[in-house]
Amino acid sequence: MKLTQYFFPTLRDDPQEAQIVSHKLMLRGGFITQSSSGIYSWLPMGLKVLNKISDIIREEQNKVGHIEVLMPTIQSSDLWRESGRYEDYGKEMLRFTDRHDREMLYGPTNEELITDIFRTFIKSYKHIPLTLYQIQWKFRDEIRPRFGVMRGREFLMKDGYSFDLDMEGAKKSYKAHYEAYLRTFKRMGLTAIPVKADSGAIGGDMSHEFQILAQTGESTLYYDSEIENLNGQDLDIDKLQSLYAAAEEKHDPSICPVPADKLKVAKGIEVGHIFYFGTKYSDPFGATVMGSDGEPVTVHMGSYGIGVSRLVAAIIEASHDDNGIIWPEAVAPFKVGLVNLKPSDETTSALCEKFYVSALAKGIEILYDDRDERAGVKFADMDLIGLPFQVIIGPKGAATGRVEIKIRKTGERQDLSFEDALKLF
RNA sequence: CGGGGUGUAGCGCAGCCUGGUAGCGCGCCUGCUUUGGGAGCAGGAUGCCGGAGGUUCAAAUCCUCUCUCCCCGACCA
Repeated sequence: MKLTQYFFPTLRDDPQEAQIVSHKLMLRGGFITQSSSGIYSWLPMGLKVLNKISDIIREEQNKVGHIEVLMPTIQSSDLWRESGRYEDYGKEMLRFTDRHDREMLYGPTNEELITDIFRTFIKSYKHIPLTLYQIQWKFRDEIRPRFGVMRGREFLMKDGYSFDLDMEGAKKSYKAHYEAYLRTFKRMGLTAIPVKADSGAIGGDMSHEFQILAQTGESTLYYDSEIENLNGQDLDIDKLQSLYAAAEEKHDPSICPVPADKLKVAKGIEVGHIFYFGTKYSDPFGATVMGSDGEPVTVHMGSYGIGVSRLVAAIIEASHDDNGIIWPEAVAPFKVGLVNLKPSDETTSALCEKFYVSALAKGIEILYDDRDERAGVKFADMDLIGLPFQVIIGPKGAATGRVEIKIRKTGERQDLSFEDALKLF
């Protein structure tokens, strides 16, 4: 993509409404723009990141056999009355009526709908276990939206729902999600800490939140400092699972097995939440399947969420410096940013064009800054939007066919021949 | 929902107290000079001063109502 032909509305100043770094950088980098409180438009670069995150989630879900569906955002109140949540869910649920005065709502979650689909079509134990998931916009009318897409009212969420014959099966589904989630976050360059969480009415150990450590996080975590040593290495799920980690509401100092000097307290951003809730919905909905003995069995369910749009902000919180965002390669809107330091210089522009075309031919996602701007502007914008690699070509290098590579994360620079530079990607 | 703030050009802000018909920086447009870390000079465009009502000869400015957005507390991916 050439910048002169792209939609790239960066800002030099921090908009005053932004408080935390991810929000500031997302606005300044032209990733999002606010439409109303807690509701955002995703601009081209932001959308690219959002889609990359969605794709990773999708791949990891599909890999473990979960099936994607897409349910409506607008739901009728009927099913919610059936589960009793129409009354229980407070003002967070956006309700309205259609032209026939029927009560409708914009879904904050989809347990009712998915259970309804399940009971309609699945009648035999032979067709489960089954996990259906979707990546879909949700709306929760938060009392106080804040921090940009971190706590928006409209947000993109991956929500999955498992159906099993019994609790043992449900535990397996739960474990599959637990592991898939860890792999998913790891692929995004994040170290997610699974912490025991409040599972609501059901209780037990079957609820975990996945937290990203960040000073601006809204959750407080207590965990064994040993967990920090697991960073970066190959995922050792058994080890991770054996270590203590709990959300504030589940942490009881009197029974905590971790000695005080090894116990860490930190802030985290909740990017995922999984829980098992048994027959909470299948019971009132009559979601049963015929067992092998010919007796109907009420299915055991779990639900599993990932905050997709929140992840965009969470990744930035976890990966940035004073100059801007540092995208992990897997979610970067482009892999390479090509900076033409002097578009008016023919040799320079010719070399840039050649690099651009060669990169495209290799299937490299490249953003070419061909604007007639000063070098400083381009460097600043490139650092701001945080592409992993910068290829810088100016008149001096171009004269001898040399290009400069800058690694955004480390700031490290290398002077390379055109061919060697291209080979890097 | 309670408490506090805010709204003036695309962004950041001044002007409001003490009414006289809107300004600064950045950005944007034109030209020239510049050109390896957010350029210089010269010219130019852009505003229902959040909205409605009122006071007044005259309102961005004073009064009333209303809306928006942000911050501090209880819910959540």
